[in-house]
Amino acid sequence: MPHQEDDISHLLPLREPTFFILLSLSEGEKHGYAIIKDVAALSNGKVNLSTGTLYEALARLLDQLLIERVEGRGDAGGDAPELEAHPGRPRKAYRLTPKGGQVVQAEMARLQSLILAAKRRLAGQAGS
Amino acid sequence: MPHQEDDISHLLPLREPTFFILLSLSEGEKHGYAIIKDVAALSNGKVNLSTGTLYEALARLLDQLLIERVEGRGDAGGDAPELEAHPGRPRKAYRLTPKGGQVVQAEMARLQSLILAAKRRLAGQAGS
DNA sequence: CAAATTAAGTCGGTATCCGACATATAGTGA
DNA sequence: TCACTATATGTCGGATACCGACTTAATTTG
Repeated sequence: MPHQEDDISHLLPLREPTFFILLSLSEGEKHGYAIIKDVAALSNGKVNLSTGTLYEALARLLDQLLIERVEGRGDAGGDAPELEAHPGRPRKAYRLTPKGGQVVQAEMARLQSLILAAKRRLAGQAGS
Repeated sequence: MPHQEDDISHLLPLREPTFFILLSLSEGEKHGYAIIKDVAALSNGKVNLSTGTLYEALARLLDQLLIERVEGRGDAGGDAPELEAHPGRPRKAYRLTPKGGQVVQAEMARLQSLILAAKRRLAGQAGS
């Protein structure tokens, strides 16, 4: 098992928007606007990222090496025919790095032990 | 069921320290310093509240009516004999209000649906 | 009385979120 | 052709909560 010589624990806990962004990218690469829509669907409409939150988070996650830009599409090829046009500014796609995947897993574990501790503590007093 | 004419959802999500404080008080009334020690135990030593975090959170939670002061002990009685002495400043005990209990429950529910969504999303790609 | 322990409180710095605003590109219809 | 709409990225200022460092207070013990 390749230990990556970096301590991940100081990145936790993740705030809700950040966790959803990483979770969205764990499915596959996406560009920013697609993440916003995916997160809304993923959370049953409960989490609606503002563009401020999204693009600032993406910059931060790039900096922390939890995600990376996907090159190739955008403005690379000369006259590639498979370049499908689309409205809006040129898209920038991102993908999860291995380290990003580790962080998602670690946050999942934290969440689960949190719920476990809460259930233990809450067991014993009647609710309502 | 007594609906309390207040929308709780704008108080969520709770940050980790705040959730642990409310969880600690859901067991019974405690004073600040005791909460710090209880939360550390409750989280297997992972969450160690700084006093800044704790006392600022208590003030905020009082303001939001999620907790309340427990009167009676401290400096109320004239010369009550059951007043056990203890070192340190006069203790101030807090307890969870019904609204505070609702918030804990709502946060639990949020956490569980979060984990559910994450498991759904993560199921399908190999881990490691 | 000094030191240690328990306890509460304050403050400045920092991280993240959020809404509002700005910018850029492409398709559509009058 | 020119506005309008939808898609898409990016910036900025304000607000909130956390955190470590520091301060104050009260009691016990040597």
